[in-house]
Amino acid sequence: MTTPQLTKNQSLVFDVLEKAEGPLSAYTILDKLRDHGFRAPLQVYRALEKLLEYGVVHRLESINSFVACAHPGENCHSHGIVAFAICESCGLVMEFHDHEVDHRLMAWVRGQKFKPEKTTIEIRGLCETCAA
Amino acid sequence: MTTPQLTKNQSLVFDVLEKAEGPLSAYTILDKLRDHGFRAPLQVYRALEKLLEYGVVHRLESINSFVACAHPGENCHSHGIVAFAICESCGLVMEFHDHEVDHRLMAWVRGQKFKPEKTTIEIRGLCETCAA
DNA sequence: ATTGCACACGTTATAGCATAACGCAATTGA
DNA sequence: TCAATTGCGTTATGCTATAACGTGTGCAAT
Ligand SMILES: [Zn+2]
Ligand SMILES: [Zn+2]
Ligand SMILES: [Zn+2]
Ligand SMILES: [Zn+2]
Repeated sequence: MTTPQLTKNQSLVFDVLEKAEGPLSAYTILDKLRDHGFRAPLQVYRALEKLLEYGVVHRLESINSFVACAHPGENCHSHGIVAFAICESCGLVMEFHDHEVDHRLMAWVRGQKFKPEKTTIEIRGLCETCAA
Repeated sequence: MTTPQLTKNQSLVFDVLEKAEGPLSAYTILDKLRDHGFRAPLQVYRALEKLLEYGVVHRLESINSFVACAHPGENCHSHGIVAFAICESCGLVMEFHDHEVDHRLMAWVRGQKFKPEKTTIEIRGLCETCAA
């Protein structure tokens, strides 16, 4: 799927996420955009919904937050399962893909005749800097 | 870690989860325990906190819900990373472990000098019955 | 026995995350 | 022109989780 031209609100939300140091909650995004006219959570959630659909933003389920995709240009959806390592101290997020992990998980679901729709892999811990 | 004797509230919460067909939210558990004197969310969350610590209950991050561990008796914490397949139609949860997946993920974090604390793997989709 | 501590518990209030439901305006394409 | 779609704004509401305070009980050190 190709990414269509972003609307004004979508661009604003995406820019905030891209410039952020780490993952942001929807309400944090809202606060950062009040000067641009944002007043209600739905303005953020509606933009996020589209950005997630386009694959340019990811949702971190374990911390109820959102990050810009680390692979601008490419279509992240086509790389298989996306995995994240999230530093609980500084908020650093590392995004990666591992085809062998994908393969193992998909082999398992095939064995169960389970039909996967969306897979979450999130490793919370401490990044190299924070663990030192 | 061995599981200590559960307190009254912990037992009530655990029993509700064990008898449930699928994962339950904290507030659903609360509702099911009103007849037993539960009045406030904290009574549930405090019990869940301990049950999670003992490893007899798991939290499904992607759906803000809780399930009893599928491996009664054993200590689930010692089996490495726990993975879940969650049917979005009927709520069925399948819990499994895959050492090869663990190995790949841990190899990756080692390469990044990332120190993992807690890893989430959750596959949402449709179970065999619901997909048919 | 008294003191001090740890722990479970109860209650009220509050914080944080997400969506429902309504209406309006601009766009598009029959 | 008309209908359908999409984005947007607003208000209200619902769901998820924790803060802060106080109570009572059991148990160990003094
Ligand atoms: Zn990505
Ligand atoms: Zn860090
Ligand atoms: Zn388990
Ligand atoms: Zn099902």
